[in-house]
Amino acid sequence: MKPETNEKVDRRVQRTRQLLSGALMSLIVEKGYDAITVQNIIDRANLGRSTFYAHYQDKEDLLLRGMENIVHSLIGDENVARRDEGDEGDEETPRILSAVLIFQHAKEQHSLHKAMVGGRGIDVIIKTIQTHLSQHVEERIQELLPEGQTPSVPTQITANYLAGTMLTLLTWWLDNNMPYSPERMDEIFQELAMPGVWATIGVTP
Amino acid sequence: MKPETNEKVDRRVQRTRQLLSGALMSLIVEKGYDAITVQNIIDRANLGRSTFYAHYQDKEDLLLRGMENIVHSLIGDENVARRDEGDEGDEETPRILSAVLIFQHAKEQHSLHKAMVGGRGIDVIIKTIQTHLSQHVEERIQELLPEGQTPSVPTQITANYLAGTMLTLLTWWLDNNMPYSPERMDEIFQELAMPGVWATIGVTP
Amino acid sequence: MKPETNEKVDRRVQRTRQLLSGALMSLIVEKGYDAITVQNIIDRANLGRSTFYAHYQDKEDLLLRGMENIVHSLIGDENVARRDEGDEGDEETPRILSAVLIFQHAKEQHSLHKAMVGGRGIDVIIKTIQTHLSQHVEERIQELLPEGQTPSVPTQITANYLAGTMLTLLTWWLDNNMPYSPERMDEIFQELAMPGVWATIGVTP
Amino acid sequence: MKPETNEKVDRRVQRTRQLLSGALMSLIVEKGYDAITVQNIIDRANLGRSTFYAHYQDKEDLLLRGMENIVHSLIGDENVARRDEGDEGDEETPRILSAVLIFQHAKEQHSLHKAMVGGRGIDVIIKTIQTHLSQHVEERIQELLPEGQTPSVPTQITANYLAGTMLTLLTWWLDNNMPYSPERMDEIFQELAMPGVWATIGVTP
DNA sequence: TCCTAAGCGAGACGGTACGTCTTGTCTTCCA
DNA sequence: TGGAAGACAAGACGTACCGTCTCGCTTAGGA
Repeated sequence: MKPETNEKVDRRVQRTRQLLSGALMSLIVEKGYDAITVQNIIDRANLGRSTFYAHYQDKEDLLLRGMENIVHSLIGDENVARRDEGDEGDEETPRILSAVLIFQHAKEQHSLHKAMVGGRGIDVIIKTIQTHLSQHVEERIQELLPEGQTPSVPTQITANYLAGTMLTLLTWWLDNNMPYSPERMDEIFQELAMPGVWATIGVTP
Repeated sequence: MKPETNEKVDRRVQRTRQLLSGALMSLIVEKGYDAITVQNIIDRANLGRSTFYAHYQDKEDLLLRGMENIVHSLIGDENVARRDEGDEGDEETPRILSAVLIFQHAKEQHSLHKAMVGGRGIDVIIKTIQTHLSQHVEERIQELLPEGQTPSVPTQITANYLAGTMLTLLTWWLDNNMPYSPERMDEIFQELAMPGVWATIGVTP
Repeated sequence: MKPETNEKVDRRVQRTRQLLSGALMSLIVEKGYDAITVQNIIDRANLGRSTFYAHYQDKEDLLLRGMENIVHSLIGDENVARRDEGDEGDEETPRILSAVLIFQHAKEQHSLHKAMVGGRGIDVIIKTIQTHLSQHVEERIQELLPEGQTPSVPTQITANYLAGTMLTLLTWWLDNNMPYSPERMDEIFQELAMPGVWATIGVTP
Repeated sequence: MKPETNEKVDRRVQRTRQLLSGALMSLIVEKGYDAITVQNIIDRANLGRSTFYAHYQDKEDLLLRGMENIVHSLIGDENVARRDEGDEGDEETPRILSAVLIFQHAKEQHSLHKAMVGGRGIDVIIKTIQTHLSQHVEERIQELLPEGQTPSVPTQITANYLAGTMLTLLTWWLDNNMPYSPERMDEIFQELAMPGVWATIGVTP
């Protein structure tokens, strides 16, 4: 098979996957993940049953693979925990995890986020985000930790704790129809969750 | 119908429900909630299909109703957030949420707990515990709050945050095969989660 | 137990059976035999489930036992094939089976009859009537048969044929909303069915 | 969808239906229609439950649709009421309904027929045959009826009567283990049932 | 008068079949 | 060859009845 041949094919495959993924997403917003059947998805995508199974193992597979983009765009390095690049010299408040961007993202697509993490959300998604977020946070902590110092609480636990708190607040916020601004939520997050962290890692912000 | 009349019948009904609930619990440990069918349950309980549906709407109904006991025994007033009764006088550290009993309970029945909150646990259960725990914590905070004072973060959020942290730690602990003692976990919980709380409600422990 | 002892009890039993039988009959007219459940019957009769099974084996048992009266009243000797007693001397037309009384009876209680023999009637009932009627007719033929004569068709077949024809006509008549009078139906019956019979038994009416 | 496209598929569907129909027929002979469950049928046919319901509404639907062939082969024009083709010229006995072929057919597959019309047969089947047979007979009578003549008994009744008699005799014959030859049964049928018919339509055979 | 047996209501229970639903596999045809 | 169409096996679902059963209440003689 000539490589050029596969180009077109690949493009077609891409399109099919997009159709399936898009169909799933719109259905999730409409009726919730659990209520969706494979039949629903392929009807919406105008594809055949076998086509679905040619690309994905099952509904969850489609979700997770389609999710990767979103998860990355949500917690990817370019989004989270970035001290504002423009932040000049005296950045008196180092940030381990900046919640504001996450809350903003959630606000923009709140129906999708609500379906996924709010109420009886999709636990696979939550677990995934939790894992990624936790790893990210752990790295950040390691960076901040003064050379040779051992925190009073294992870093892994702290990271888990921060990621968990993040998601707990996000879930509550979406379930209660976003009663505060993303900025305010970030403040709350810093106020509640961080003092304990600074204490355990022996760093004063 | 006079209540005394149904005594024997009630006892029979009780027994049937216990059988069903017990069957479900043992099956959860064995193969996980999702993989269980109603048929599995009634086979294990040695009951008829219609009997199941005479008592419960579906598998989830059975789970939740059977859960109530456990949830209550787990977060009921007699278990949680009780300053040790013997701890008279100098109780210099007021407790909003004592994690130690929860971790102990989890350790005793760790296979059941792991199946329910660890890994890809049963989200309904987690949500339920989260809700109950959160309510409980909110009440405790109200008690501790100095007269006429408004905390810098809404009490509801704080309560939610604490309950969420509790479950995050519990989940991590079970997933990692309980590497620390319940007492140590309680310490960690207090150390990480509480400083932010004391600050926001303006109380120094 | 002395028989007198059970008098009152028997009366109670009688009443119970009447209630059940009556409930069944009214339900048959309303929704047809097949659609009736035991629960329907005992609800209608205001009795308990166990009471039903204390008296009858099942729905069909109740039907058949309750039927005996009706079948007897329908094809019993006092009704069928009786040359009118008042019929004076010159009874030039001997009757093997007079359909008129049957049709009259059916007309009087046509909703019940229709439910039982019309449309998709109750085949048990039809078979029962067929059997009784056939036996009755066979006896009548034997009476009419001249001494020592053998009919060209076995009597049993002829009897069966007449009973079957009777029921065929009755069914058609009820299914078509009784378009002719019972007397006319009797005429038709005699005209269609009897010539063959007279010929085979070698009797001229 | 173009018809040619589905050729192979149609063949598969055909095969499936045949399997189901065959399974039903063999089960009817073995244990009687009423005792058969859908599960029995699909087990016998080695098919899945949903496959059954994809093709037929329920057990009765399968029976009736599978019946159509048999009913047609039984009372179809090529079988019934055909004067023997070789019977040229002096066909002095016109036939409205020739029972001999029906009895022959029944004899060949007597276990199936017995299960279906004998004893407590399948009433749906009997009703169906009765209806088809009756229609067929009515047409034949119309053909034989001299121009402009009105029979003394409505044709519909006569047709019903003949079809009913046919089935009555068939039932009796099967219930009594076919004590006479099909030819003899035909004779009896003609002898008992036809004289009345000739008289009412004013035709002498 | 008390006792005992029976009829009875209530309804839990085990069991079985139903018709529906979804899943994942497979086969066939089309472009 | 990828995709459309859809038949198919498998098996869980929740519902509906069945016939059995256990349990107390009531009632009407006989002790």
